[in-house]
Amino acid sequence: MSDDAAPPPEASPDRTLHQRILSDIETRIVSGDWPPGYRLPFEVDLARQYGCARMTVNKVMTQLAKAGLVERRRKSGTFVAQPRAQAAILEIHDISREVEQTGLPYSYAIVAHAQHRATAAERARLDLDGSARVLAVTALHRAGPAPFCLEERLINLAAVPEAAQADFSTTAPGRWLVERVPWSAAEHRIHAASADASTAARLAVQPGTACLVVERRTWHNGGPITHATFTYPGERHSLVASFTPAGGG
Amino acid sequence: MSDDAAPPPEASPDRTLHQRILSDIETRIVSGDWPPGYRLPFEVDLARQYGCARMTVNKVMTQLAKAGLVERRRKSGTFVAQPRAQAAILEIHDISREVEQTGLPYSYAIVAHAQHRATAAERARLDLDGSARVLAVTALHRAGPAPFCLEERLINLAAVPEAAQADFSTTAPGRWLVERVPWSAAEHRIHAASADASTAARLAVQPGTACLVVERRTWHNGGPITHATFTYPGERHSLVASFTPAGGG
DNA sequence: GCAATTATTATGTATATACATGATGGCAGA
DNA sequence: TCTGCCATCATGTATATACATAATAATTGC
Repeated sequence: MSDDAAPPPEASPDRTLHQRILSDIETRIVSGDWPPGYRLPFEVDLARQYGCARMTVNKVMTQLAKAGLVERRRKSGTFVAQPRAQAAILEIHDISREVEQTGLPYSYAIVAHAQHRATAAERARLDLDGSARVLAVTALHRAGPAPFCLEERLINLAAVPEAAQADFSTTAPGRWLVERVPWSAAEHRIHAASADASTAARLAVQPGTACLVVERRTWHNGGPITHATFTYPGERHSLVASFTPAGGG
Repeated sequence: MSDDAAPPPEASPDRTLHQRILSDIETRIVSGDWPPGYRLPFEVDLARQYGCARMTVNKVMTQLAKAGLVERRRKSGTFVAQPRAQAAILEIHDISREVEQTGLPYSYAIVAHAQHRATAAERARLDLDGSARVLAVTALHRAGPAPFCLEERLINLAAVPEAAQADFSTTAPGRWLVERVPWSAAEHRIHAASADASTAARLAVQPGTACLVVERRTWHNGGPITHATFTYPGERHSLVASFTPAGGG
């Protein structure tokens, strides 16, 4: 544990001072050089060591604290935080982009398209009460000739009335919505499920095949916008969530 | 679209100016009031409108840009970003905590525990080359009497030699590692799989049952530390990833 | 009329300064 | 000895200022 951390001998190549200090401290923490609970040097001391103003160090500390790497207490100082829940970042892409990354051509087709008053099950999925009208769209996304993903989407027509007139034969409902409707919060729920008969038929797999299911719910100012269920057949598909301490800075 | 955004009439209750400006702008963006591509007022103008220094506005913009809500171009100004990949945050907790949230008592048992030279498959899982020694541990986590999750873990003994002597009968290997070994990067891979005969037997489900599988790989300074496969039986389990624009600031 | 140069502009980084805030510790008084 | 007040210290927020940088606009030179 190098207590009196001197600024690295090498001159910085092209990074800003902020970045250099950030990655320095981050390195010392993730390397275990500064273990959880360790009190790091005071801001003024770090500033002197780096030959910079306290403000510069302060901004770095603010960022590290927001990333959860350190904990700050007034008068006491700044401490390396105890490792808690790992907050991994899960990048959720457009399906067409997902498909194109496999190298195969992307296509999709509408399987079903109807609007009606929401059933009890649909109200539960959309987090709605009362009797609102919804638009239900089922679409099959393909990678080359093979089914890639089945999308079952529910759109709250009270929140997005113009969806009733939308033409989803050329633009997928997901893309149509993201380009048009603002949203302020989203939640994704990921689980495994066995394909039932109709899902299996549409995805061209044996009934009972294990599928990865991603449910996405989107809100805007408290009101529900849409709920989509994406069913990926088989064991090929995987989501990737990665993690790096303070975001690279 | 309110072009000349005046500062809200109400006096701020208890929030800092930084927070107020941040949430103001965030609200205007997620509400669609300022649509993608819209150029927001210059920093100096916003500063005048809020009656503060440019630095204050600048810091807010830096944060919004890092969150991906705006895009900044020198000389041109700051623009509302096109919505791209949604980076949802997936909180990965300790399994004992996951179980305790269900209200059932947590317990676990070691099913297998062996150390040997890594096989080709194990080298692939751990991202190792050459012939390194590994520790293979299989543990069953239970919620009440029922199996909750099967953990199949591989530890790189070159990176963590003290794991060879560790007693995993009282502390689960995941907890043991997190308390002892620093790591600087992690990757999670999530997919669905049908339970094979031995997995099904251990999890007390029918063979072929759809399971959610989370693979976690951890590195430290470029070297692999551990690889763990968590198999959750059936359709009950789900991971939740949530998203809010700029983290509330 | 077109390319090269220069000026302007808005963001980007860093500084020095000021005062607020909230623990902590010590000191005084009963 | 215990309580309450106050000085101190380290972080927290904000300011005014300065100069760097990059992209656009204007102007010059040929």
